[in-house]
Amino acid sequence: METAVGLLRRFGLGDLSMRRLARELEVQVGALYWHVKNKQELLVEVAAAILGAPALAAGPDGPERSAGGSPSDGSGDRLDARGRILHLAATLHTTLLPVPDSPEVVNVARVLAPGRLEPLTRLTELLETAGLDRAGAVSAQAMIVNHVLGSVAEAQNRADFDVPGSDAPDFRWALERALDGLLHP
Amino acid sequence: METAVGLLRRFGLGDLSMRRLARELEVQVGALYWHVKNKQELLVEVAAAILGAPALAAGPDGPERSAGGSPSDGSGDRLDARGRILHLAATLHTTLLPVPDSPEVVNVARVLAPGRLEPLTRLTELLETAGLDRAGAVSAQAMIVNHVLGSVAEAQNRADFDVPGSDAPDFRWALERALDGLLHP
DNA sequence: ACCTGAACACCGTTCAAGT
DNA sequence: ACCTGAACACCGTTCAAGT
Repeated sequence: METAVGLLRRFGLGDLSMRRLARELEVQVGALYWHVKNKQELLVEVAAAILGAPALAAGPDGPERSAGGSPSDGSGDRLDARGRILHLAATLHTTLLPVPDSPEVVNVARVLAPGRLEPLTRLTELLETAGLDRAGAVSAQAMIVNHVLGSVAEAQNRADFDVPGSDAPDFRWALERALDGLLHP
Repeated sequence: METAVGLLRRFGLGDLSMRRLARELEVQVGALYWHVKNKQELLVEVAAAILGAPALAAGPDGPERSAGGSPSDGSGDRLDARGRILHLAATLHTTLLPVPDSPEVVNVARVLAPGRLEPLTRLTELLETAGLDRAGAVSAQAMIVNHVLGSVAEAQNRADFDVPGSDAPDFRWALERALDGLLHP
């Protein structure tokens, strides 16, 4: 896993092949298939490892109580949840940004093993504590995660060969505006 | 292009290889590289073809005037634009849904040749006529397109091997709520 | 202008056989 | 329990050479 994650971090998904990984480990390709059913399973593990970053660890148990002076409008409970949602989404963004092709990898894991990605399930829970019912939370979570992954992919591709022009979408602005609508009062 | 699109439609991206395409055309692989610089360029063309579907064609020139009885709130201008945005996003969704792996293909094109995907640039324009400034429209467009592509990918994967359970995200609900926030009054 | 033949450097997966 | 060797069936891309 260390070697696999390192390969992804340094060279991207194109160089995270079973054969390359085996070479790096000084082992025959076939050996990998004793530890892992197939490549997809490896990628699920890699995604879980990336989303296991300390910055994404769950906070202290129970609903966190912040004492900062928060802006106006709405109940304190609501705003608190909104702030934590915003923070989680932003942390996801900055965690994935430096890992090439991380959106593809996370997407594989999201499909094959949702539930293995704790921060994403936590996001759904936060949306529920913000007042959404189960169905709403699931729908909003999907939209937010799509936004995070899509924005990271866009930024990474832009860095590869696009104009570094200033007409890049504003991740945070769109996220905040969408949250306004999703957490309707 | 017909053969390539057909291959994608019938078997998905895994079977849309240069070699498979050449075999289907009863031609040597190398021949393809006279018509196309590389596979990515082929995929851009394929994406443009898919988004060229009649259902996604631009309406009659100039801002369309519908006479239907629209709900309350806001100015008529605003609501009209919102309706057209909603309709375009929904049409994108239903157009891509039956084409396996279309989100991946469109994403490649979105990165390598934005502007070749007319319906997506039109979406940005609609967001501007809905009252957003250029930067806001670009950011909102990215979020909406991410939502459409992500939702289609999710639905396609779900169909492949997931529980057909009812806990699927609600594409339309999330889109409408996010639009509420994005087109803030 | 358009295509063939053939090569180069890769893939993921399987599986008998070894230790 | 864990790995090797070797095979199978694929990839994308390039390029001299043909017509």
